[in-house]
Amino acid sequence: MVRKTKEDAELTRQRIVNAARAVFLKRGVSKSTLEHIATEANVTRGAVYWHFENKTDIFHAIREQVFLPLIDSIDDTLTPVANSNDNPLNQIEASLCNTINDLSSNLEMRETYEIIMIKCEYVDEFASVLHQMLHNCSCIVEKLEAAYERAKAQGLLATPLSPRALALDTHLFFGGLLHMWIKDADGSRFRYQAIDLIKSHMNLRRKQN
Amino acid sequence: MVRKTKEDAELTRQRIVNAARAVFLKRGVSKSTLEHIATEANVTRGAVYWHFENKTDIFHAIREQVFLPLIDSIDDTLTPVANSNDNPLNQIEASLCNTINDLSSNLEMRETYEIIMIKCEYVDEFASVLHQMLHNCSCIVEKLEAAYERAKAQGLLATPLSPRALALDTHLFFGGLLHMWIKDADGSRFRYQAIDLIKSHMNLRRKQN
DNA sequence: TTATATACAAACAGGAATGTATGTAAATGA
DNA sequence: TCATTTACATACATTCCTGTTTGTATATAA
Repeated sequence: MVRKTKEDAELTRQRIVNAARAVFLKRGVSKSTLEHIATEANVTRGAVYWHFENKTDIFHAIREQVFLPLIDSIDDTLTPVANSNDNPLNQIEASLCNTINDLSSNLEMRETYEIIMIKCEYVDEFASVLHQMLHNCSCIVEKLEAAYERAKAQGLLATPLSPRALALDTHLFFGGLLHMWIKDADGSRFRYQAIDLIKSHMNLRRKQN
Repeated sequence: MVRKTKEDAELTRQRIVNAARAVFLKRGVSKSTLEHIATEANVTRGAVYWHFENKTDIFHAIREQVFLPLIDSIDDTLTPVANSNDNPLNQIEASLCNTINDLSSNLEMRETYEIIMIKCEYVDEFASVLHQMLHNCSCIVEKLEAAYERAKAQGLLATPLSPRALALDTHLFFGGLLHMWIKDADGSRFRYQAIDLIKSHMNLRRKQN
């Protein structure tokens, strides 16, 4: 059983990606070998080299499978709806909570995050990934700033701080939360209260009426 | 020139540690070889194996050299001074700013942080490091909570949020800031405004008088 | 002064991982 | 139907890293 149909081939490719995610998670990216991945996927290294150039290539495939949809999702929840009079602070809160809920319910996403955050060394070819992540951060901060700007215009803010400062504070808070959420694998420290932490964070800047 | 005096030996040991830091930073921990480290330190692998068991052992040496003093420093600035009537919110702010200033001025510390955050994969023997870091986090959160408790007692807080919630929010904010500070190697995005971000964060919870 | 332990250097042995080259049966297109 | 890709499996060559062992000149202690 050698030559497969196109659909079969695409299926093996996906099997390799899934196998790689499991192997990366277990052994870290650097110590993962193409042999490990091939074995986990029930193929030989030949198949892996057919579908991918090398390990880095597989890493990018894993990453894109999770991050491209994620960025879209964040964009969606934060983009102002033209004819909506919904509270922008609620939008921010919902966006953050959505991401946490996605992480909770989506194993693939959770594992990918874990690999990217604590199972990968950002050197050489991987350094570019860091730059991409920083760029994405800038975009998110801008969305947050715009939302806080709208909140300010609507008189919803309890603080004289600039929308920019609020956006950065929220972004850093959420970055820290994501890291802790991932590192707190047994869930005893941060995972269980993540949503509450987000709500507290947002309440801190809501004007009480 | 073989057998050295005890002082000479200690000096080579330190040279190896410094060399390892440089090599880890450049190539990531996993891809760093004892040969790389030995060459950088102008010794042979024989010397490295004499002073350390293996690569992990060197990693721990690097880590302890920076983290043990750091934890002490944080403890110092956050611990309540008995006869002091200093504003606890100022104490928190000073503690966070101190850490950032240390990072700015201390190359060794900065490089070590970078290695720990983005040049190391937390698998196998390194997984325990994560647990230690989580434990340290808990301790810091407790110190923060106590400080916010004092601030509340003194009526300094602008929010009805619990000291615990404030402590966690600050901790996550600062964790995120540290990550961004390190990743933002060229300093264009976060480094230059880190102190301002801390001040904004703290102002958000200061009662205006 | 001499025996011993120290602080390494140098040599050795072994496994492992990577990339490539080659083989091959079956799907696909003309 | 037949030539050509395709989708892999297998085999090969090479490089690299690790841990250990052995050798040795010299501090150091007795």
